[in-house]
Amino acid sequence: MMFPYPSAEGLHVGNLFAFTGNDIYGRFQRLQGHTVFEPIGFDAFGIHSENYALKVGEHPMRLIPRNIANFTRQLRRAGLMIDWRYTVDTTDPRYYKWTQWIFLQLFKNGLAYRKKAAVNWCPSCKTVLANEQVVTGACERCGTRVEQRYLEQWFFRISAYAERLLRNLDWIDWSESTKTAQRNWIGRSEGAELRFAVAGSDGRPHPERVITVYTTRPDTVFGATYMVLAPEHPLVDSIVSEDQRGAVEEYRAAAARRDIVTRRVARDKTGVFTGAYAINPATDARIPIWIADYVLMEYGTGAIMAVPGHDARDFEFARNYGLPVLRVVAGPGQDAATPLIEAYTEEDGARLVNSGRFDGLTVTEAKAAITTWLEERGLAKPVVQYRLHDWCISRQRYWGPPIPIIYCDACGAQPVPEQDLPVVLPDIPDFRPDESGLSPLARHAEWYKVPCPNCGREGRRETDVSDTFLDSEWYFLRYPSAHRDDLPFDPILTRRWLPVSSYIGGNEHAVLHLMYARFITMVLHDLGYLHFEEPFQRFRAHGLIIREGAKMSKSRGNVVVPDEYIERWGADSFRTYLMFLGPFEEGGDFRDQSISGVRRFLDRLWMAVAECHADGEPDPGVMRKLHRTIRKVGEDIPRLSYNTAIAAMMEYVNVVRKGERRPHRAEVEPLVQMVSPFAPHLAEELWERLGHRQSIFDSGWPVYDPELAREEQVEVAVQVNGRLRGTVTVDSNADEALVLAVALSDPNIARHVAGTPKRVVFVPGRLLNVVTT
RNA sequence: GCGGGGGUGGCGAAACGGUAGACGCGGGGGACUUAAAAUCCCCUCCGGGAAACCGGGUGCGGGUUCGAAUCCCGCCCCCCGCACCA
Repeated sequence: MMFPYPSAEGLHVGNLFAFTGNDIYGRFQRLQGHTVFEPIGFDAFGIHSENYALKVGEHPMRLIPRNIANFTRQLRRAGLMIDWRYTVDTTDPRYYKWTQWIFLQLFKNGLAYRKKAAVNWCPSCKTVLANEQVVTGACERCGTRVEQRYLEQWFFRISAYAERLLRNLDWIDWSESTKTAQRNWIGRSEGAELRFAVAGSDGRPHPERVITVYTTRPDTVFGATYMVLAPEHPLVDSIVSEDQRGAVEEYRAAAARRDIVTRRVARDKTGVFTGAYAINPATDARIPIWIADYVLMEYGTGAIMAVPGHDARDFEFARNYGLPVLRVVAGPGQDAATPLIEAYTEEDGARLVNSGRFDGLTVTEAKAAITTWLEERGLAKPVVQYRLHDWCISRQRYWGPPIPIIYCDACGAQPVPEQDLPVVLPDIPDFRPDESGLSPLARHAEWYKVPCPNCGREGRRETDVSDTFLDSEWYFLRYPSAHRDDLPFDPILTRRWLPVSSYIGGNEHAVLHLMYARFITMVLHDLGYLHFEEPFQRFRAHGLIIREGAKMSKSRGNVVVPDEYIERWGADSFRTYLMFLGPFEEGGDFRDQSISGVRRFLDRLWMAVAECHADGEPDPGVMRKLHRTIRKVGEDIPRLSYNTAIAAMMEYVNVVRKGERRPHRAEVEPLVQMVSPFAPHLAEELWERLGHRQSIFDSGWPVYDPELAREEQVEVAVQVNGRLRGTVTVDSNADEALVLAVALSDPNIARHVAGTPKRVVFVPGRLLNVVTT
């Protein structure tokens, strides 16, 4: 189970939906004879908790234990098969000691580094946000518009793992939608870096000044009629002409002020000419160099060759500024002279034109040919780019594990020696962030002033804490070893229990949590700590629960509070209803009225057991239905098709207790076992009442007899020319001739057949189609 | 704009290319009861018909097939991500 963030509001029904789904799977596996370890923990550090603490004016160190106690109480009521001896709490120094240890492992292996970077700054939360925490230019938490600031930050080099993170997606057993989201996030693209010389004052190539661009369309280089640099590009200063300097400075200042919101909303392409020119390496033409904020410093090289004929953005920009548009690719029915009224970006079926000796090549051929041609002259090299950027883990906040680094004027950034871990987060009364852009810890010299571990002279602790995501990227590794203070994870226990065999969670974590967890696991694997490199063998994303057709939210006041429902209906009814309201992987609509149906089902089950007898033999027809039900439920649960499994059991209980019928004990016992993963309390009680001494969860899963599960008599649909004209009931292994004979003896069917059948389609046990036309 | 998931009765939803609507909610009728609740039984896609049956029906328009909710092509709408990524 993805461990929850213990909010002050208490357990959310969405949490319980996910947990119950995984619990059923776990209990089912246990009934199948497997040893199942179902742990849970609390993801209690981070900005959620801290902001809430600030709002209510209570220190998180006091607040969080209360929330955890409340969550624990709620989780216990939900009847989850959790081993409470092995919980983790990310805010416990015995836990974050190892979070800091992981940071040190990355640091020592060159995977954690510091750089000054433009970061998203939320003026309300007064902190840096990860790109992922910026939702359409606004802070994910408070909705405030995000600004840019430049700060020294710690980064994890996840980009070094891009290719592996992508490749492994081909074999891990995850929801396809999640894999796709990760592929898109990694954003691999193949292209080339091309070198454009800047033209000197004499118009000839400048001997040193070169602009490198990244492009996925090297085939269009003959159509590059201008270049664009990102406003922040370092080369701008050295190439800008005197008469354009003023305009360029003005534009750059405006771009720097411009936050992400306006940059995104105002999609109109603006820019300014630098007064400088570059040489197109393919045509030797002199082309103007512009700066524009539609080119991003963060991607590629921060510079592009603009091909307005074949790129929509370049086209729009060229039109705005009257720059030349040249066709170098022609699609079917087009030629070199076909005018361009918009950018032609299709690649399939298109061929090159206006490209010298490359004319006539397909786009694919030309990409390779032109890259090679330029490469021979040292002007190009093939490059693979990723959108995945390094993970910024620094947070200028209080409520997180301090980053275990000590700065020394003489020795630089020094890791805290492992034996000195944990670096304990001090209990300071004023944990409010301020405008300084520094963590509240930076106000506490008594905490940060420490000797340099290397030279012993005065040093200063890193006062930033790490991203709460880091806490949650390894917690599953900690569970089996949660009782060990001398190791992050015991090798024997790790080998026994990990990787996680079944992981279930929301798709909102499809990229962040699941990507970072894979990265951390790969790193620990490479460092020899783990025997596997993928943390979750199987991952399934569960669906979203809505309420009476609308999204649940506090402002709407339609949030389902699990306590109230458990109080009224019981945990088992609540669990079973959550699983019944829709397909687990799609979610569904929580309707108060509908719980009663599930409750009635469980009541009928109760009555069936209460009234059952052991006289004589069970009813053969009921037993056949039972074996079919065992088969169906046993097939549905591993597929997480819980709603149909429950429907099958409802159907069966309706057969068993049809009317006032008193069922035979043999008819109900396996049903109790089948229900137990869904309604564990009830099932355990009924099992005891049936005279068993052991827990029902040690009783094993009922086994169906394939012979009994087979239907003796089946109803076969009879179609004439594809239209249903009746049904016939025959022995389940009846052949085509027999079914046809029986069918034709039905007057209504015979009436429709009229002439001689031209053809007969027969699906044994299901359908007969007589074709006469 | 790109990616993912959807669109089926009054509602939540079922349906290896093979009887569309299982199961459940709601609704209608009945049994039990002095009565109500609870429980149990029957009915419940639409139109025609006394019935047997007949016709229509899975967002829209085409196609493939003996047969399409399901596969293919072209649209429309909803939800969730991502978003100037060169």
